[in-house]
Amino acid sequence: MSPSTRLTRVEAKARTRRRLLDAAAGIFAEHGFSGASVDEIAARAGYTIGALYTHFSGKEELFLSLLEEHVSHRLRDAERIAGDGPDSFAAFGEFLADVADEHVPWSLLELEFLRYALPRPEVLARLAERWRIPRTAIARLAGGSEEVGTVILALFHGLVLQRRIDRAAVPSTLFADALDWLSKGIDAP
Amino acid sequence: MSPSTRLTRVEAKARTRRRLLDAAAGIFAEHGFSGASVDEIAARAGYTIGALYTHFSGKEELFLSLLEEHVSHRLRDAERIAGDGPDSFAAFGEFLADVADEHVPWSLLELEFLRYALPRPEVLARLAERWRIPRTAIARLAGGSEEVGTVILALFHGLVLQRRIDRAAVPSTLFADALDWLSKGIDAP
DNA sequence: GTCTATAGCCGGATAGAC
DNA sequence: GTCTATCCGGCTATAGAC
Repeated sequence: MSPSTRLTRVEAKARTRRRLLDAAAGIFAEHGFSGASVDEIAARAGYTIGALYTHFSGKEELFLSLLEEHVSHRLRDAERIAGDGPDSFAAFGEFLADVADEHVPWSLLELEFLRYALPRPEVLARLAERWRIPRTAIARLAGGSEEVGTVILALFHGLVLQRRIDRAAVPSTLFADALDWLSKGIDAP
Repeated sequence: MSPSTRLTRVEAKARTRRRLLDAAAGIFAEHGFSGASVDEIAARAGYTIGALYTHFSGKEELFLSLLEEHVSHRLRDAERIAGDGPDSFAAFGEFLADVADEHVPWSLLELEFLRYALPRPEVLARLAERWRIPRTAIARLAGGSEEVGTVILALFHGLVLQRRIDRAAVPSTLFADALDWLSKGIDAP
């Protein structure tokens, strides 16, 4: 039993903060950074703008907090996948197809953030560092060089985006097929 | 000698349209789609908003017109390259490396516009149609199926973006290397 | 801590004069 | 064809009541 059923001020504050972050994650995923309004974020969390501004300095701090969370989660995933051992390209292709649709919102957000980062060298450096992690993990998983990881990452992002534009053009089997071609050549049996 | 030094109505209209498109290309590249204002576009072209609206229905049509031009120019280039010889993959890889950096602003713009198009089915359909053109053309140039075109397109876009984030991670030779792997398999001699 | 109300700004689009 | 003037709506952020 907890000492009290009432939340302390600190706990209440943390809970509100979390609700706002969860709501923001959804709104950002749907509308992007510039397209999201703090008004809508607050409303989805069950609060009003005023409340939001007592917890965050504004939209930018909200976004950066979420980005930080996302990065650490992705890192954990990458390490778990890499820890599975040396898998075949085919199995990895299936995995990519599974996460492709789920990854769509962040794929778009990351690229929107890239534009934000371009004129800010220190932010761009942090972003480059963040992309190095999956690249290295994929290279290790595929048993190839760093450049193989880069190519597979490119393939993944490019296919995810095209699938979003035209679902029929990118069947989910194409993720595995592309990796297979990469491994053995297109004309292999 | 031309019949007159004065422009016909049709010529004058075409000239103004071109100036607006050129100005828009610059503003979109600098500020993105949502970040660009039609006001600024008109000003750079040497006109006012009112004039812009007599030539285009709005920002969206301005963008789609530019996108159409961009795609057709790239395709003309690609077809010229492919016409140079039978060894299409190697030559095409070099071509992709050449246009990669130049393509960066468009890469970002297309993705931003994708987000704009997502909740607008008819706009998304037009965008899907735009992507079908290079996909089919690439497939034909590479002598492969439609899905081969999709994969090469994915590769190109993914590599362009990673190169923008971290130039060292994507050497320009990687475009040709990736196509070579795709053709013959990674471990081929 | 959270609310309501509003200031202040900016952007896309339109109407009508010339 | 192009201009000026304006409407309309949405946004971030703040002030002050409860």
